[in-house]
Amino acid sequence: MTEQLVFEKMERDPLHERVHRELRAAIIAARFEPGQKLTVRAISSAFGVSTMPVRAAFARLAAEKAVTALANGTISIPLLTREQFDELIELRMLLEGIATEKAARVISGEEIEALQQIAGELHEAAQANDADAYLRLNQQFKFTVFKAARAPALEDLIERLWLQIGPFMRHYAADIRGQLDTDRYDAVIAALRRADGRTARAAMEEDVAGGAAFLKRVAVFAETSAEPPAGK
Amino acid sequence: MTEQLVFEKMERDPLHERVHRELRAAIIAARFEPGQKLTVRAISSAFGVSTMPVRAAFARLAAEKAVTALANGTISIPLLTREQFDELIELRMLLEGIATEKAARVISGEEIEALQQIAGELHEAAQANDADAYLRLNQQFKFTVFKAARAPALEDLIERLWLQIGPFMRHYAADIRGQLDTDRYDAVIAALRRADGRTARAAMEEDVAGGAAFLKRVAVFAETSAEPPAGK
DNA sequence: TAAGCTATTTTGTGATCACTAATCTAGTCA
DNA sequence: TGACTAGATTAGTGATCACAAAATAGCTTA
Repeated sequence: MTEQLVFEKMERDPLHERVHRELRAAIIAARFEPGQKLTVRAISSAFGVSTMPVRAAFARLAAEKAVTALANGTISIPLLTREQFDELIELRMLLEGIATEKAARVISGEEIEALQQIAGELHEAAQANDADAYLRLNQQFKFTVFKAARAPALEDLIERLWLQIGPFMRHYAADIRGQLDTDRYDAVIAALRRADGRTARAAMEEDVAGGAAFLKRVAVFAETSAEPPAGK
Repeated sequence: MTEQLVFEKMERDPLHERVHRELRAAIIAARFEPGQKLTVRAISSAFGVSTMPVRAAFARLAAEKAVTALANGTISIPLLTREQFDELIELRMLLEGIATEKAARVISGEEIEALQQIAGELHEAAQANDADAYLRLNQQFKFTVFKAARAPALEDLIERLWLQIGPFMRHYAADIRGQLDTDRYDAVIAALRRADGRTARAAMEEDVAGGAAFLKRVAVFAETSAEPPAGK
């Protein structure tokens, strides 16, 4: 019998996935102007690839609603109205709250360890006023909790909401000094540790609400949903 | 000044959208075997088009999780485990309930009229034991309610859940005689008419739960999530 | 100067070709 | 007879070409 050779995962990584990942990251990091139009050829030449991977990535991003497909097929960076923003926040509070409550019942010790670790780094980022790191760690913390809920479909819905609201996150970087409150993370961890779902949920909801309130003050919104997206 | 000519909407309908629409309908109607692999070339020759529109449609469907993308990029019809099914149902009850409660506050007279009309046809379909028509009308009824909630992001999440659970709906057709209860629709309409969100929500949740209970008896599930999907 | 028309460019869309890596199929050897 | 292997097939992925419609720029005209 041939010996069992265990290799690292094959790292299959097609171009269209790489393009998708990078575009997605760029959108969340708000490296595009809201309302800006993205053309296949421009992006493909920027990546140094043909149009094919970009077209595939666009199709995926549009289905995820990370970008908006105009009526004529043009892709543009989403622009949110206040109403749309409010609805997304309301849904995030609901679903993230539920996920946190679920997590409290089934989270493992290792996962709580990981949360503790991230919370420590969050504290450092807050003291250093490093908004970028703070946002990244905040996302990491939250999705560690959501993953601990063992509810993949729920996690998927939450991720979808994050994608849609992502472009607005950059407004955090504007002026956030002193706004960074890391106590809530400790509260979440403490509640999760004693399986107190109710309290953990409340803390998580408060975090979403607080962030949203800040964003609503500094973000710029669309007057009205000017050009409705195409297709169904 | 040239006279204002008003034309019907331009009906721009690219091939890849048509393919997407048809494939999506076929999946929901369960015209594919769960687990079945779909190849780009097979589908494209079946539609009589090149591979391009099919590739675009596949990318969209995969992002919508209406199909599963295997690790090597192959597209296959989703197979649900009992746990996955239960989670989707739980989320549907939650979100559809909330949407119904919202609708109760803002639904218009015309929309209630439309619901009444659909409920009438549902009654006929039930008496005729026409499962196909019943399912179609049931979907139409529900999404009329959801649309009335004026919460597009919420409606979008619900639609996503329907897409994932869609392939299982065909098991309804198996043996559903006498199971078709149209009273609930009247109850929903009555509650909506008097803006009684609580009652409307309860009736809608009951409908989801009832349908799910029936499906769990007759549907076939995957033993385990055999091959996990690729990408993120 | 501003509005309207035309020509050019750009863009999305679809088809076709090429390449590599799985996958399946025989065929062979122990 | 069963397992391994080499050849053939089929798969996804990427690039390039072609075309029509939309957007833009530039020119003309009132």
